[in-house]
Amino acid sequence: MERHDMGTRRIPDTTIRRLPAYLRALTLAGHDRVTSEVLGQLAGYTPEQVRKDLAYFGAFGTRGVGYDALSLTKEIRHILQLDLGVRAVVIGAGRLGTALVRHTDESSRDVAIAAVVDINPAVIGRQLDHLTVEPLDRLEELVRERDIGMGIIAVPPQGAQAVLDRLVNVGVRAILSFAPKALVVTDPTVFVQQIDLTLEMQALSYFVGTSQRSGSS
Amino acid sequence: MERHDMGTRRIPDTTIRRLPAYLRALTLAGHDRVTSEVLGQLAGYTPEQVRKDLAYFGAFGTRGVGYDALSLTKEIRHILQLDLGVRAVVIGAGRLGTALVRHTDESSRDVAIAAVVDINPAVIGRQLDHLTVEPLDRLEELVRERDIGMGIIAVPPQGAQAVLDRLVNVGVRAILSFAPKALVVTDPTVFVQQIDLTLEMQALSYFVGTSQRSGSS
DNA sequence: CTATGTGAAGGTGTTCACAGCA
DNA sequence: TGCTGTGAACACCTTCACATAG
Repeated sequence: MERHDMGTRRIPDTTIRRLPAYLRALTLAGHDRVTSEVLGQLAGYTPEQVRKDLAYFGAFGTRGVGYDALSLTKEIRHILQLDLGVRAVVIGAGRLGTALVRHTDESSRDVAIAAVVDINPAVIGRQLDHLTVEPLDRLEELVRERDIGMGIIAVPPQGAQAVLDRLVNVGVRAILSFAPKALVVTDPTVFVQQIDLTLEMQALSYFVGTSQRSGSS
Repeated sequence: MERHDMGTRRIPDTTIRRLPAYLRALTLAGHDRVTSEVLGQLAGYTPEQVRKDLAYFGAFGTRGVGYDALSLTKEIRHILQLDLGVRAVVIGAGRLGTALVRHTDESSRDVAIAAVVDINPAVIGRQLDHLTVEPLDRLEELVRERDIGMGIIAVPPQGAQAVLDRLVNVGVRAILSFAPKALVVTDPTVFVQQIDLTLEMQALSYFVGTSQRSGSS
């Protein structure tokens, strides 16, 4: 019996990362009943994988029938804490940061961007949709005031580690970084997901000639 | 030079994905000699991991000493085919596509954006740095004319699969997709890397409360 | 008779520990 | 001596196969 909710085995990260895909698949299915086969098809995984992933959290399906789309959606949203309305702060209102704010605003109402900050006086005060770019100095203040639980780092490499440290210090436990730099986290209660576009494209270059199978984020 | 002929061990994707990080670490190190320890430190991996990854491609180091930064850089660049000057096309000149073009232009001269296309007449003809947004119709033409080996998909979900198929048909083997949709590839010689920001953030939401360790892309 | 839930088997990548060489 | 290169042990996921329940 491991730590985590009572009775649960340790959940693989890989499982967590697939849950949002199932969530999307459920909306695509449309039907009120879905099998692991259909769900897998739509999400891009095998039926066995779907069943095993879901089974980590409970027996949500009905044998011989499948899953109820509505209640399964609720379950997954609950597991991912999406039903709590997560709020995020974007640090860095440059090209990428701006695109992220607008992108997120349009496509994902599950994770709301609740604040945008930047260090550059020239962009502070600028309006991004419904948000005003705030000074980086106010980061901690904003996190507390607006009950922010997620940080999205979109600053140049030299400032990234400092921003990460500040986020961790003020209690943010889920961080997504687009900074082109390897960030270090010591605190084991903090989860940092790094997406490095430069690295990603350089790796892709390997497959330009003769190549192999496909992968996902 | 070592060639991976018949007896070729298969190279793990995970190894390929770490090579660009080593490349960056080498530039950060500055010294002409680097140990796997330093390299690992800078790239965010263990020394053993570094050595094992590099050993897949040959014995680049000197026992008791370490690696020569310059020649190791050359080797890795060669493995990733970065020394061939990869050219990419960006499909979709919306917020994300635009940000990608400019971002890449600034930070990674190893993979050059050689064309940008869009389906929307309102943005076709617009200038993005040194590139003009071309009509989507010209995709195949452009890929051939400009010897493009990589595709970057930044279009809405409904158009993504069609774009992918067209890229594959015209011979592009390395594809990066930001479309919020699971894409299907049958051709085993094609490598598709999918980065889905919505999914990424929803997964991150799981870690907002009490959490675990850190991960990378 | 169907589709889930799950122990067992299999595969893949990482860590360990040390042999090998400068 | 010091650090690389690597088989072997290990941990982690995925796939398989089937018992299980509606």
